[in-house]
Amino acid sequence: MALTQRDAARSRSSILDAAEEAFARSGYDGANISEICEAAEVSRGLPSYLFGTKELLYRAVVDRAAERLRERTIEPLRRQSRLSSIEATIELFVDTYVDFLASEPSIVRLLQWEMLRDEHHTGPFAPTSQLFAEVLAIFNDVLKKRSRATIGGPALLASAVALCFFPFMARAKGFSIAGADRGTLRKHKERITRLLLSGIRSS
Amino acid sequence: MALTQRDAARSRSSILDAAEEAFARSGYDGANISEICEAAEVSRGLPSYLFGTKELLYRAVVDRAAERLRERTIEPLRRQSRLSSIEATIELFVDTYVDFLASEPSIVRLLQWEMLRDEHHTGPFAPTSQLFAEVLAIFNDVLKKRSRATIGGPALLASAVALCFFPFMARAKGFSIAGADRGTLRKHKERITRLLLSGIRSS
DNA sequence: AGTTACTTGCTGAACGTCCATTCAGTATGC
DNA sequence: GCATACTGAATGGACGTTCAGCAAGTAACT
Repeated sequence: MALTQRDAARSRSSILDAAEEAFARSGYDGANISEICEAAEVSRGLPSYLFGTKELLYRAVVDRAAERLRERTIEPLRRQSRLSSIEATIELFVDTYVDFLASEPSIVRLLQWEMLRDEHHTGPFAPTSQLFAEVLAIFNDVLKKRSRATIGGPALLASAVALCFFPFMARAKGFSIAGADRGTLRKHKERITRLLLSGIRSS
Repeated sequence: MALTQRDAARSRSSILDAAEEAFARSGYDGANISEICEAAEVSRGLPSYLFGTKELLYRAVVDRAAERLRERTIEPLRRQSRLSSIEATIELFVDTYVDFLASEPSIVRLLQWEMLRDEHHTGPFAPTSQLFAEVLAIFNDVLKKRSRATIGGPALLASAVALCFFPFMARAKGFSIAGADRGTLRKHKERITRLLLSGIRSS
């Protein structure tokens, strides 16, 4: 056969793709390994062989997703933060974060499931918490330049994340922005940015 | 025995209490009926006897929770909306909604789990979607009184819910407001209200 | 070029555990 | 004595994990 068989790296990523889809759709408990094997077109035993347990497979999925999140939202922010005003920082954050959430619907769901698995957030395994902390540090840094900051870093970040994230998780019709076109996303971003900035200025 | 045995109503609500706690903590798949029986101090077979299946028990829990949500956030709003300005409506909504979320941590989690169970939101069983629609109708109604509304009802409601709800679901330290004291809650409410109102005025 | 030996990738049936559901049977109140 | 409330052991299915075994690649040696 010309088809490459026995390619461990390909098998790994194929399983990770299928597992991410399954965990995003059904959560940790709801997903089962058989359906993952079927979607990944591998045998029933391979995930255990490559990743050990279901829990370890799940962590691999979340880690890979967290890495994408970091690359596409934190890194751009970190590169610009030294020179930017708080206005520009917020604008950049909203822009990259909303684009990211729109392009990665399964990560949106993974993050939601993760928020509900509380053992992780008190325990040592808390990738999302750590990412939040990094963005917070950047926000605090930029806010310090303002002599009269009318809002704290945590409150500002919490509002920003809430306004960006929520429309992607709510599925009630009229609220969900999941699967929206470019124009709708742009208006959404503008609205959020304007609201956050008016919150900084006023008061 | 003086203790009342064989009290179907008491058994029902005792099971509902335990089930709500279990479903809120672990979700539908993660919760198991044995632990619910233990917490409710009833026999292993009683939940099935009274509610039929696990799915029906879950629906009973969600319905009861949705009823509490309606009573404490929609009803107060409905009573005042006819006479109120949009400012007063927002203030009242934020006030009652935040108080409700703070006093009902397990409903916060139930709502989060519910948002992830997508079959329900496209299917006929969607209590939360319907509640959102009711509040939206009220917002639209009040907004109509303004000749020059600078924001749509859906966008306004989405922002309000996002800002109120998110701090209760995020568990990253520095963000979570779950278990906060009265003063912190008051400041939180004031901040949100101010932000939303400045979003209406400016633009 | 062919044979051997060894490593690595992978398979799928078998196993054990967990868990929702069922139901024959018991207790209770009227 | 009859309906209602409740019990808990039995049942069967779903699912994660294990593992003996097979196949594919690689290297060394003839």
